[in-house]
Amino acid sequence: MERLEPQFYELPTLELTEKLLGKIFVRVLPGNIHLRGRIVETEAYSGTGDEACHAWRGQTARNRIMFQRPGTLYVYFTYGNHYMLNIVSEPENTAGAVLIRAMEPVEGELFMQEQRGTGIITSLMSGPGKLTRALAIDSRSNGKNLFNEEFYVENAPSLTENQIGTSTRVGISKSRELLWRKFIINNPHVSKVRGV
DNA sequence: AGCGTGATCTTT
DNA sequence: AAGATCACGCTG
Repeated sequence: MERLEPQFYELPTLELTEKLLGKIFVRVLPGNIHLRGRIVETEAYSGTGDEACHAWRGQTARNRIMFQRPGTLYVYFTYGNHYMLNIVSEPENTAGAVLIRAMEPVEGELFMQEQRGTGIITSLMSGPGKLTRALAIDSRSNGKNLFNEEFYVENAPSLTENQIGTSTRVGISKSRELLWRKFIINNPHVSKVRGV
């Protein structure tokens, strides 16, 4: 399957959040290790009206990547333990990104199991902190893009509306009302919702 | 239900 | 300089 090209990502964040579902995220590590996962859960973080978005008050040292060209990776560290993987959306100089919250392993499960310290397949990438660990992604990947031989996304058939679920976002305290989380209904790799 | 863990941001 | 917060995962 062909790779998604730069213009695919230059979309309003919420729209990209939905269009990325079902696509195959690929990381190729030295030693020709191919890690592939199907994106099954995403969230939108966008602009100045969304107080949960890192960039809602403007550009800072941490969030500057969110303003860069669409298809750039925004990776940040939180809770003293976890890296979060985002794909930048919107035209350059407009802040927005899609948080990748869960994937279904497609290739490289053995490597992922070693990274995660578990053999339970539905637990390998069923959360945003889990999937960065499974894919060995940390802040060194911040600012890289999806148009090279290390990171890219493969196209896949679009999902139909009745396959996609919508909800509020997980783990935030501001802008709780926005229905900006998208996921594949009945997919066992979608994260368990916290704090219910 | 509680806690570890550290970067970032806000307030003093 | 100090304090609060945090797009989480694990244990119990």
